[in-house]
Amino acid sequence: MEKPTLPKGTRDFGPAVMAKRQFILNTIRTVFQRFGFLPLETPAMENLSTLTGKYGDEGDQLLFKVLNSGDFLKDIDASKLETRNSKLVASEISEKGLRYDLTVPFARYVVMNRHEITLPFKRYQIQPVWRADRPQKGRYREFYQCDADVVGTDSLICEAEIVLMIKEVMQHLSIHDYTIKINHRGVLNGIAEQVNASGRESDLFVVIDKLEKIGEENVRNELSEKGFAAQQLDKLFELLKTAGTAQQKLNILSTSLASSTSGKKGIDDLKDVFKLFEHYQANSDHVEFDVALARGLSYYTGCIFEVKINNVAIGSVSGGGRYDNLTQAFGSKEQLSGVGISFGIDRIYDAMEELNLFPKETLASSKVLVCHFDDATRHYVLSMLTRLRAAGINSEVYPDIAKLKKQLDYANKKNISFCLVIGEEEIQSGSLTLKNMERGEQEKLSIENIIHKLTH
RNA sequence: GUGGAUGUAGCUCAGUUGGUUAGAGCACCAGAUUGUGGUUCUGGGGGUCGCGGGUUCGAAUCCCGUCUUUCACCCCA
Repeated sequence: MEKPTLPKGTRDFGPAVMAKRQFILNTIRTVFQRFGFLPLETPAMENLSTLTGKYGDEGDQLLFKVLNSGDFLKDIDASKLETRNSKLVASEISEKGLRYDLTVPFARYVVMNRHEITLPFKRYQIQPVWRADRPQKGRYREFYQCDADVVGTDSLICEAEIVLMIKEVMQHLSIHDYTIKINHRGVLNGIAEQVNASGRESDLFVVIDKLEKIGEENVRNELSEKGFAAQQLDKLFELLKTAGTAQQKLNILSTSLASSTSGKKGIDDLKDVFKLFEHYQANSDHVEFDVALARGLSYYTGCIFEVKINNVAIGSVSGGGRYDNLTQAFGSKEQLSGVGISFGIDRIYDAMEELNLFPKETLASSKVLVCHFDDATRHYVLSMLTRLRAAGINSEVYPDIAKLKKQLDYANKKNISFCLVIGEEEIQSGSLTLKNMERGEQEKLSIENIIHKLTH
């Protein structure tokens, strides 16, 4: 008999892990709801035509494809099969794929349901996504994203609120040392114009994004290899090295990029976002304007965000941005602008575990275990169990007749706070033994008093 | 997708130049204690040494393949 295993990059989540995951998840959901977002779920599978072409060539390769049902090779051209080139037949034997993120399915939903959606439409979505990536630390093949997006408005209030939501989530999770990086595709395009690299933006941005990680020297080398001239690179780094506070950097760049329409738009948008924080009477702590932030997904057109937890060796825990044309990819004639944020709870979990930030209460299960000694006391105990539950107290009974030691041991392992011990003596007197498992103290009380004590 | 490392009990790991019946700590089960857990003491169960092949009188140990996990690259939550 073979031992069962899990597919590469997937995991089970046992009760102890689930308690912590749900703590994160509930925090994010509560914040999303507080900002007026409504829930949406979409299928795990989408038509491949919905998914392909939205994430760039790299992204397409990472899509999990689902084989057609039935005898899927029956009608395939024999000569194509002869070539042994799976790409040739892929589109004919697979027409569905697992979702790669939540933004594209959301855009598809908006287009399909355009008639019954009131704009601006704010939705949140918490579901797993799948990527056929090679797993490593903080990178899984199945992981959860928690997205909140707004479509149908280009108001920068949405961008500002995204930052406010990130801050609120982080605060509730007790994560204090983190950075929200913000940039704008317009600024990046403006920079590309300034260094005469229009049309080669993606080549440029992918490398720029690695600046912090690999340093100026390596970025220069990679870009020269891609054919950028030393003169262009000098100009590039002059712009990238703009220093100071967010305000100062914005002011400097607004003159450096003044000749670029998209650069100017980017700077103005960012200035407005920072100004909005003031109107919200919020500060811009943790928010950093990073000219080198470039996020890979090709559909972003406006502000882009990324959140990193400091002093943890894990990638970004959240990312997002504005996209103007996503619905047009699904044949929508009107131009709907959208902006969204995505939290990766698997990475937040790993970071919190590493930083020891989980409150210990997340482990708690039932509050009370009712204990008994024999058939008769076990029968009696069931009626007490019903009363506890009716009072809203999470409680359970040890189902087998067992020594008290074993029952207390069970409660101890399950982190149950109280044991209600009921034997002949307690049934006779009506005064039941309530044992506090943490302190080891116990007292005799009526069921009414016990319920009162545990609910107040 | 490319390159490197890894795998021994549920967990963390020992295991000599290839040599008898593969060990420890923690965890688990039972007893010490017939109505009192988390401490202590005593005893116990648990391994196809990732899997498959090869070399050898003999393999956890050496070789090849494969899978898992992991690190770097690519990319990303």
